[in-house]
Amino acid sequence: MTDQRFNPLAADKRWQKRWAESRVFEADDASSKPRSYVLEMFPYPSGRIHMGHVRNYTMGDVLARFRRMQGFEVLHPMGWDAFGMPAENAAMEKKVHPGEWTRANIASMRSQLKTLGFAFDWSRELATCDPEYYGQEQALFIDLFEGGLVYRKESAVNWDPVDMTVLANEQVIDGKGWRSGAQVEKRKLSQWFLKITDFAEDLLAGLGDLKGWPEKVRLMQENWIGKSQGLQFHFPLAEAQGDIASVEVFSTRPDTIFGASFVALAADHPLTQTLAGQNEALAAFAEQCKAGGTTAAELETMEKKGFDTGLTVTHPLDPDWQLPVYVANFVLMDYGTGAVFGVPAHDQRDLDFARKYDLPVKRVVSDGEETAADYASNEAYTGPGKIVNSAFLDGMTVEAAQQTVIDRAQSEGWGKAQTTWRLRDWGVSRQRYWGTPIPIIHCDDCGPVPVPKEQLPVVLPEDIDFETPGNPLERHATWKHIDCPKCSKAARRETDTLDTFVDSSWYFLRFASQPDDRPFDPEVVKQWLPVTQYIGGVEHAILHLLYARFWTRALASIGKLDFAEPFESLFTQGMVTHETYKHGDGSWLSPDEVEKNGADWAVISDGSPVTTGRVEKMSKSKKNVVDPDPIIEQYGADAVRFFMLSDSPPERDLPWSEAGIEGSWRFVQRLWRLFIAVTDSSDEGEDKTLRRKLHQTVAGVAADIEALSFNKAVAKVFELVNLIEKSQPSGDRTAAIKSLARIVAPMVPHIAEEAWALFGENDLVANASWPKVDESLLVDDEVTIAIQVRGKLRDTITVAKGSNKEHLEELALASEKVQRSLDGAEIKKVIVVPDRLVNIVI
RNA sequence: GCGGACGUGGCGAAAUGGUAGACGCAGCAGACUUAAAAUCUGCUAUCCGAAAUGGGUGUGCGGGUUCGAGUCCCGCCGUCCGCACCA
Repeated sequence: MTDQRFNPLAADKRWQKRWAESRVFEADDASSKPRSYVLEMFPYPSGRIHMGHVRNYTMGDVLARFRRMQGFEVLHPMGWDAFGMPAENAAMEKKVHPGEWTRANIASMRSQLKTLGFAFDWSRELATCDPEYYGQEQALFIDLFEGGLVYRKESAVNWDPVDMTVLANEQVIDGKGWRSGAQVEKRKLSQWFLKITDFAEDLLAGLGDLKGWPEKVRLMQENWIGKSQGLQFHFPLAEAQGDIASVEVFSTRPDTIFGASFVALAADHPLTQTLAGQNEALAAFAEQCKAGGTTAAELETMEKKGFDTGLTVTHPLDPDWQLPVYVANFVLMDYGTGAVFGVPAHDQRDLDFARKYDLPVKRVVSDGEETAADYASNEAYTGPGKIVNSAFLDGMTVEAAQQTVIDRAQSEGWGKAQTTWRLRDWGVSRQRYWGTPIPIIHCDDCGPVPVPKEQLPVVLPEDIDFETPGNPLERHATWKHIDCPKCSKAARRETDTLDTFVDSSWYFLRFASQPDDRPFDPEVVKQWLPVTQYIGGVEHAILHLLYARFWTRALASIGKLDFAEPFESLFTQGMVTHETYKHGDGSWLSPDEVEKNGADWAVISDGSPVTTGRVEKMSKSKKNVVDPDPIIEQYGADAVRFFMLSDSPPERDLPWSEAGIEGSWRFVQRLWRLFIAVTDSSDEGEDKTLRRKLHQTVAGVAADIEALSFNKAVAKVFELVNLIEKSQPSGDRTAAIKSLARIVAPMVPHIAEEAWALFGENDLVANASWPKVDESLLVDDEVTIAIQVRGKLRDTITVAKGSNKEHLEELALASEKVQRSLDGAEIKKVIVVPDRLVNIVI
């Protein structure tokens, strides 16, 4: 006798074991089937999986299982983005080695993921902290180095002057170091860069072909790359300073050149440094500009400060016009030429600066009304218009004036048209231990020399200490000392490690192919790549995805790959959120510390009142985190998976709720009641309505899963289940229930396997094919048509599908309700949309 | 500051420019039960109305295009995400 209740505790484990033993989800490189590579962004092994992971991997799993049922050879791997700062923090706080901590986390997260029954090919599992992985990454880095795509230059980092260490942006809180509390400074270090800007044009152009990517991500990347065309030109200095005779600037608005009122230099501009040598006040100001961190948000919101150097430059179009030269804290040496000219009337930042230092503000673009040179507003005008107060440019449009100025600059030889990019080269040096060692040896005579490939991997030393802040590799007694591979003299290893974004820029290649002796086999990679569907958080929309696109192109450019785009389709999922709870004293409370008391919430322990706050992203600080483990244990993997797919569209946030998971649990039990009833149910008799609904559901759910609209797929499953429950026993009903097991198999695979076995099938439902659709059953033969009068619904009629316009108009006008509504008014027009509606215009 | 998105019942939402609110949650009423749970049946945007297979209103706010707008366009407001060393 079959259990009346589905027991996930036993069933989940049983089927997970069966799947593992039969190795059904291991991808076959030699398969002759069409390929599908389904990939979710691999997790950072923080210690425990969270609901966001559960949601992400459930979505990918549904697609992977569905594609298998549709006859694809599916690659659906899992691994660990295992390098990064949290491991070093743990080392400092808990006195545990970062590697040990990371590996323990991986072990526990792996077993957590396994309880959810994901169809992963675990045979391909990798962790980026394995020497087998990062050693191959070092080989790729050397390839890029030899391909001329790697170089070294000075770049600013956040420096904590007390701890004497480099800080990540995340470690800078309100401009202060998170541990020391000291005011953070910018400090220049010599660092390794990858030439992503060489690919700027190509990365931009490639976006156009990424049809499977969300429009918003493509737009964000486009803006990030930030192609702008403008004029690069020089302002001659009234008096040359040493060997510097002019200031080179770049502007995207050369049309406003007659509105210029000052030139501003970066604090670390060569001219600033020359002048600071003779001017103590300026030197002090330049020093002051080092205060603060390096983030864009910080730089752009800080108070704009300047220092008048006393120098002047000559306007290129008017030899009698002298402009003052300032040093300003908002001008960055890293962007453009490290110097700008300010046009206060048409740039907000310049306007703020001009008002502060009492500089002229001259209107040169008219908004269509005001044309006077005098500009009174404190809001810059950045819109389109006609040029005014600008000599030979007057009356031109902004675009025409830009071209005119560029042409003139080029013919007169003081400037040239220039394309610049917002995108900067990728700085990959990190002054940290827990990352991939950069495989370079510094030799006094030979310069930077790559580690010979046969000496790879350059392995991280195990004996390190985190007692002192800073990079343990730098302090290690012996590790960095090595002889130069070229000249054999004493030399030093590079002690910086690679940005973890490098690790995640090629893991999808290593999943596809992982030979021992090289990063990947291009022939095998070619079978799987590009990734058919990539799924992950929208927070990766720019950096990770752009870096991965770059890395793929870079490898292609040196002949290691023969495709440019790694991800054919991309889906960015929403976050899992939860209501927040606050105690009277202002402290946050976790969901398991509170209970609902009538309409109000109270603390369980002492009954004191609780205010409920906004529904927001689960975070430790707000304490609104729900740990998946106990939930899976209580309700089973299928209920949790089903909840993750229900209700909220996958790209939007999903509010976690106890009631929601209860509902999913009840649904799983509803399915079970249908499944167990099949064994003693009828094979006789027809039910055309149900059969039609079944086929519509099979087709509809398939389309929804394909589009990753899981919430819609779930709604269609509900409709089918509702109808089956209401239907009388029949052959069609029995068939519908049997098909239902396959329809829900990608979503709730454990109960589906259980049902499949119950139906007497010997093979796994994981190996079953998706039900066939009878196309003729997809269309109804009757349709309900709306009848509107002046766009307002007045009646509905049911007619045969495909009824002609004249007939529909006749029926509409015959309607009593329509006549009442018309009330004898004159009919001007009748709009008839067949199978849809009739609209009577009066 | 810059860039991007989102905004529909009590809640999550659905809706090729064509009947707004499918489906789920919560709630209410009822059935079953000694009782509870589970399950089943019905109702559930809002206002007017005793009710109606009555009518009005309604998709953040203000305009516009259209026979017809949640959907398209313009301008606001609000919320969230990203900003290059968090992953």
